[in-house]
Amino acid sequence: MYALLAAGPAPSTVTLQLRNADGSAASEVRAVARQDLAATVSGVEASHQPRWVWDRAGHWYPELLRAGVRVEKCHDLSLCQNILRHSEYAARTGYRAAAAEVPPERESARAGTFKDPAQESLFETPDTSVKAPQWGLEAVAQELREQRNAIASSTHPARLELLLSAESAGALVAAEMHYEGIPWREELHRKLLDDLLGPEPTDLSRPAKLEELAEQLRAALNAQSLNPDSSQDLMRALHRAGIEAKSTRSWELQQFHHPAIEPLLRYRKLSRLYTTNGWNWLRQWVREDRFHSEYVVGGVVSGRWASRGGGAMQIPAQIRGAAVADSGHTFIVADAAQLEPRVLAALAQDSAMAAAGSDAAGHSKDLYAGIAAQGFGGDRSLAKMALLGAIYGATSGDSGRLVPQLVRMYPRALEFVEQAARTGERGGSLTTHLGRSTPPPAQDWWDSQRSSTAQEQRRAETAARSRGRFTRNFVVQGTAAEWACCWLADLRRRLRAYARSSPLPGTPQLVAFLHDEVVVHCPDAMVADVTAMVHESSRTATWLLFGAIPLEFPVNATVVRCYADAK
DNA sequence: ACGGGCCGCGCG
DNA sequence: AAAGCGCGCGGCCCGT
Repeated sequence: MYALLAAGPAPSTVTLQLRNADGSAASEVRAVARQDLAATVSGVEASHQPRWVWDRAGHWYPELLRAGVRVEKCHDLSLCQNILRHSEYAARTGYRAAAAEVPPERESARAGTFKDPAQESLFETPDTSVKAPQWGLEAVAQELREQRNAIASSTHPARLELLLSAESAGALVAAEMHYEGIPWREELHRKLLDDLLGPEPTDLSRPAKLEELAEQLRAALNAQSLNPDSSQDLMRALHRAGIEAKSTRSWELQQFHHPAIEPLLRYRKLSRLYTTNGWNWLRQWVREDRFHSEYVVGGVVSGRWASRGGGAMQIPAQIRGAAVADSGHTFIVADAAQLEPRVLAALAQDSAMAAAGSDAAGHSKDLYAGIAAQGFGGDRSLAKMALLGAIYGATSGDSGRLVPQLVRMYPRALEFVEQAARTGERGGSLTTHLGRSTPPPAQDWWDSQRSSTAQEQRRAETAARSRGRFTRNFVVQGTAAEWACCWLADLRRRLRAYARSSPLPGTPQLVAFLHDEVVVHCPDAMVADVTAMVHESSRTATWLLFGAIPLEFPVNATVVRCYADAK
């Protein structure tokens, strides 16, 4: 059963209607006062557990979460449209032409959970007169109908159905994780900053330890007015000191032996901590010992999530020591082992590669180690570099040189990524296992391909190869994202069912998701059960995507009090 | 003053 | 040892 939720006839109302799976009405259209939304949704959820249909989860769910209401499942029209518009599986369904424009994201809906109070008072003028257009009930019903039709008449209805329901579940998880936040000990973070940088500056100057390093650097390079934050400035000073680096990247600078290098690299590291994850970051993103990271489902073309504000998916190892579980809780940190290579083996149906990731009994083992044993003299890091190089399209360097060996060992898998690259170089589309397709090349890409002069020709080839590397990686990265999304969605479902039925106090809560890793904040007494669920969900995800295949997608789960102790 | 592009580096 | 995918972020730099 569906529950459609849309803007109401008057500004302070919403409309709600229950519909059957075939689209027929199962209830009257109800107009609900805005302030009664949460109570109404809560009641309908309890009695019907419908699939909530809304223009986008971000317009509705944060408000419900703040009111203490959670829902089991939804259909996010915006996310689903984003997939269906481009999917080759649905290319001949007429959906692309039929799709209506989903109302844009409203800023107020997104800010939701909390804002910087200083910023709020300075810049926010609460203005209810300016409102983005919202969909009424008929628009929601119409778009749902179009999307259902597109799925049903597509070339792979079951796959698209799975993709869209996993993506929609992702929208719920993302909103819940943002609302919940990662446990984050502000005083530990401050202590770390104090130890590494010195006291927080009260003016615009650098922290003491940073300024100290800058002075050392200026002395070592004999450049009194050097601004170490300026690459150009720095490059000139390095050259004057006889350091002939072509860039100021840290790995390149490490090659030179000069008294300036060490303070420079230390400056860089600390400067990054100060500017990106320092006191300002704490003030902006941490409230009441929770880091309220914001996730953007489907924010990457491949279907991976992105993050917005606070760098939820780029938390440096350096500061993970501040993420400590509440008392009576631990983190279960689980990551999928060698996810992308395993996805490649499954997509290409390369049984030799699958065998490298399994033992004689068919159970999983370290895939890189298996490949290393089969052809890289047991050197795991070499095997890893080679395989990642093959998936990314490396042509030179250490990684590129190792690829030919892989071609001999796993011709099917390597042929698979080669085909993906060649299709992309011609301007063609690629599609993930469940049906997310690459966007077509931009017009100026096609323009560049119709070149005449020799110089234009070279540029065209560079552009073609670049798109080839993108499409080569797209299918693997995108299908890995689908596996991870199914894993996450199934884990959420299990956690909810478990929390409902468990007599134990407390609730296990998903608090982070990083491409192939999930973090659950879990009451101590539930750790064993939840750890088992993390593994069960991984098997469900594998089965949902690939059915019965001779390859496992194992998960490594560690139980830690502090996030820094994982791995 | 603002913003788009680039750099360098954090994460996967 | 150091090029090959996808992102976000903050600072610099330069055009407007």
